[in-house]
Amino acid sequence: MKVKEIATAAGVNPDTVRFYTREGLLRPTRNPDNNYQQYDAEDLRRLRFARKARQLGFSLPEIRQILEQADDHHSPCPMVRDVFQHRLAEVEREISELQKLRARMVSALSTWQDMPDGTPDGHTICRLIEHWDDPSSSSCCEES
Amino acid sequence: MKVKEIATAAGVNPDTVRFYTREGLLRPTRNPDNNYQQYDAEDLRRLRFARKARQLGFSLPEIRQILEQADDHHSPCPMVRDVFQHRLAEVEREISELQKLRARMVSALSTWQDMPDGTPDGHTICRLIEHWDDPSSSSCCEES
DNA sequence: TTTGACCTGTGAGTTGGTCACAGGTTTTAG
DNA sequence: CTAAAACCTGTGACCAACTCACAGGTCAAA
Repeated sequence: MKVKEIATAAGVNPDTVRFYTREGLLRPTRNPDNNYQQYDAEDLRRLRFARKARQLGFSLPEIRQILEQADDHHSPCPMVRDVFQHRLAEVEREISELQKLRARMVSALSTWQDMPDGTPDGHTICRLIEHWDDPSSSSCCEES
Repeated sequence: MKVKEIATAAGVNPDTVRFYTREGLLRPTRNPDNNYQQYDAEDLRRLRFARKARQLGFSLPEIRQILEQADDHHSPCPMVRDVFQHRLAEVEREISELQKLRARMVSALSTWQDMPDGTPDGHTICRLIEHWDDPSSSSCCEES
């Protein structure tokens, strides 16, 4: 298979195939006649695997690690389960952060309905945002 | 105020101040003696405003636009409300996507409890991910 | 044979910063 | 007074995960 063929088969951009190849996730051989990349069924499996893993939130280094473990005939599944658990926790954290943000936005919008627009006068830029009450600046830890 | 002073006052990295200055969000004057940037109270307001707006999900170009409108003595608030509404819808979309993902992850984890790990055999890399059922590849629209 | 579709590698752009570096200035301590 | 520490300057690289552009080579069909 050439680049566009494997890309079409996996439903991705050919540039993504080239990128994954540069990153070492795919290992095509070379056609000595024209120097073209030659992908096989195994590469297609790896590519499909990589895309599914990406949708699950695995990073490219994680995916490469999994593939390398598989190459060495070590089962990557326990590692996958481990990373997966972490990813699930992260997703749940993201959800809760976004829900908090949403709640603040909804309440801000209802507050703003009663506020005048107000042309900037040199002391204020937009009351809507300046009067936004920011919970993260009061309660959260600072970085070093 | 010098860079580090305004950065400390706003609780941001000095490099962020320099970056925002390069991006045109802050307009310090120059001290002709030593060529240092000089920020005033207005810059601090702008910086704090920008940070709050960033937390609300406004992009830097959007923030610059708001600040420019304020500079021209046009009230940016209606525009802010508009972008804000869009941002709220986006946040809600993100939440719903993440909740769908979470549901799939939870169900996958329970399925995986009954699956053997399986060492890769040349046909499979990790059943855990390869048997992941991907809803987005069947139902969703393709990009051009 | 020429056009068009594909291939190659390299490098830049995306977002919002952060960090590194080399050299100049100012402040502080001894 | 001087030396070191802390600050300033601009420029450019780096992060993730691609995507796109470009210049030049290859190959298939009309």
